[in-house]
Amino acid sequence: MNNESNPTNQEANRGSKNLGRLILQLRRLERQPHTFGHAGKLTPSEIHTIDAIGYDGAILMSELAARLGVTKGAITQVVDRLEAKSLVIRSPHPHDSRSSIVSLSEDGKEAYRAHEAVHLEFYNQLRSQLSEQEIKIFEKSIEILNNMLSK
Amino acid sequence: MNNESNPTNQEANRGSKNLGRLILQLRRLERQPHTFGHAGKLTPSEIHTIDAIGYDGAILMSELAARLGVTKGAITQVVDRLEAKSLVIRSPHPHDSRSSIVSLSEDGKEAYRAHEAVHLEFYNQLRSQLSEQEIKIFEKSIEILNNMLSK
DNA sequence: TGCCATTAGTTTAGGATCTAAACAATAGGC
DNA sequence: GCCTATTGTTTAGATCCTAAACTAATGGCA
Repeated sequence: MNNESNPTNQEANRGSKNLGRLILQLRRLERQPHTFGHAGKLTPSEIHTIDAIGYDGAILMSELAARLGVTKGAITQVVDRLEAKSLVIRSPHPHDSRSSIVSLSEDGKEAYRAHEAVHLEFYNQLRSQLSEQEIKIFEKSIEILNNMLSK
Repeated sequence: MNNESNPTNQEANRGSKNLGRLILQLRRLERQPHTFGHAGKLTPSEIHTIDAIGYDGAILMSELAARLGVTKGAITQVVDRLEAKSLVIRSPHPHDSRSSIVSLSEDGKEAYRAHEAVHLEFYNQLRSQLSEQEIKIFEKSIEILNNMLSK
């Protein structure tokens, strides 16, 4: 049986292609540095790390690695860079001298806020083009995708 | 006015966060090589390039660069690698000796098919968890996102 | 108490990916 | 024929990541 002759398969094909195009766009976006606050240009890794630490966060290096899905070595390197830019602070763990706790400096918090604002604005721009009900369905789809990809 | 006290903002915030999580997952996925057909492991760039050439495609290097949103130099490098793996073929342009035309070899076509099948299977898995109508809305959302990002 | 496996984080070498800029060669209008 | 634009390549360097070897501290347990 020819795969393209089935109308349901045709539809799946088109949808799959559109999803592919979206991934390409995100790839392009995720390549270039952007300015957030007056912290200067931040690379994608840097801003993702700031985001993962969180505004009020105090997180271990290893937790950060798990959250971002990279090795501890990768975290050491990006946190080194962020510390050199005075965006994050490494503090000693009170009860375990092997650990260090990472948190945002004031400038880091400003970058966090600015990045969050960009995301929110983007998301609101999407929402403005959908009805109440459509947004709910979109969010449900995103959650399904998240579940599918987390396995 | 506090941004978090508004229920509409709260909802946008949660949705925006979920979208952020999806981007993180895609980032992780887009980092590691995968096997398609018996072409051996292909890096993300390699498979994206094969995808952009297309199954029956004959495309100029510069068109490929435009389609993938990278510089011509980047394309030269990845096509060099794909040619060394015998997955693509460079042919001279009949009327313009500056240009070269890139197309898929038989092994390249096999990798293309295998990759396409993975995408389709993934998309069908998503579709199986949504109603007919929900899929339509999801696809509409993806198209809106594509439009927003292409600017 | 002292041993030792586990855990936290760092270092290093190297691979993948990309860009910017300089470059060579051809094309095509005037 | 000249000159500018275009095609593709080369090269150096930045970013981002991994794997593996390493240091140091923890904590269970004999």
